[in-house]
Amino acid sequence: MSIISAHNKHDLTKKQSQVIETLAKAGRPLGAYTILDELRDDGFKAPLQVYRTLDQLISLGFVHRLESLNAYIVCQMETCGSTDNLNTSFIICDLCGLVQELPHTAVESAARILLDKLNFTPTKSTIEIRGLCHACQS
Amino acid sequence: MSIISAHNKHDLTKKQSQVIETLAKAGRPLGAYTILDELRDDGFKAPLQVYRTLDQLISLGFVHRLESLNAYIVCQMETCGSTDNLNTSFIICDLCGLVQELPHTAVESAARILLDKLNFTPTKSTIEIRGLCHACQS
DNA sequence: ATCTTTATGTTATAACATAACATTATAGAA
DNA sequence: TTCTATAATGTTATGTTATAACATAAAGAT
Repeated sequence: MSIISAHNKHDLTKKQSQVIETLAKAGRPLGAYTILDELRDDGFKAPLQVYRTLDQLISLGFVHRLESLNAYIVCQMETCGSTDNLNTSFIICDLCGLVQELPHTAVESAARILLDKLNFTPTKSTIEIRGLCHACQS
Repeated sequence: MSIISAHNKHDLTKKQSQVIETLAKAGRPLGAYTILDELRDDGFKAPLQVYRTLDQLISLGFVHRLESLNAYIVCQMETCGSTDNLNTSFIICDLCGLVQELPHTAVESAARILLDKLNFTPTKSTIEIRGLCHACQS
């Protein structure tokens, strides 16, 4: 698979398309076993098939894992499919379940100052901010 | 339990002391089942006893959960025991396992600007930066 | 003392993830 | 084309993390 195709949704395998479509249709984070249930009649028979496909989609930059939820969600950014998106930031509403991916430039640059001081080379950063979204604050 | 005692390690229950001592002795994050194994001969018989004690210690601000590791670590900050430490930031070395808690003021203030824009009220933020620590970069 | 509430104990099970090995597909060399 | 090596996928079993549900005991109020 070329670098170009790796950034192109059209070159996804059937399983990859199935998983990403399931996630996109849900519009919210799904657990691996939920995805498996959705796709049991369409060729998925074991958890590992889902986990492997998710890993591939994560590597391709189309899907992110939410560590604090043990769940997976489609990338919401313009740059979706970029393989250097090792930094993901989310706000997660604990009431309605809304998950919104954040442009992380500001937060990231603040973090970088700290990391430089500590001589720490980041490979993947996870920022998950739980709370109440605008709509749920009433 | 008064507000003062909640901030004072001396008022921990026996189980709380046992768990926090186990974590402190380890000097690294431990999973709940590892803690259980350590304390099996000292009154802990089931996972739930560990999870409940961990939850208490987390509420008291003495222990943090590392979401990306499914593991727990003692608070490393001066303000350890503060019950308003809902924001935790860590660097985690993927090679040697070092975990260092960060003062998160800079990162947090950057995040706050974004959150204000989005009208999102954070209740708990998780920042976990994986990578290579100073010692492991050679 | 009795009742109520809260905490803790205990068993069972749910939810999440990977090890280990078999099979199939794919790409390159002869 | 056929062989071989490598990588990808299928499948079974199991490991790991976490909680539900209910029983028992402890602490406080009247």
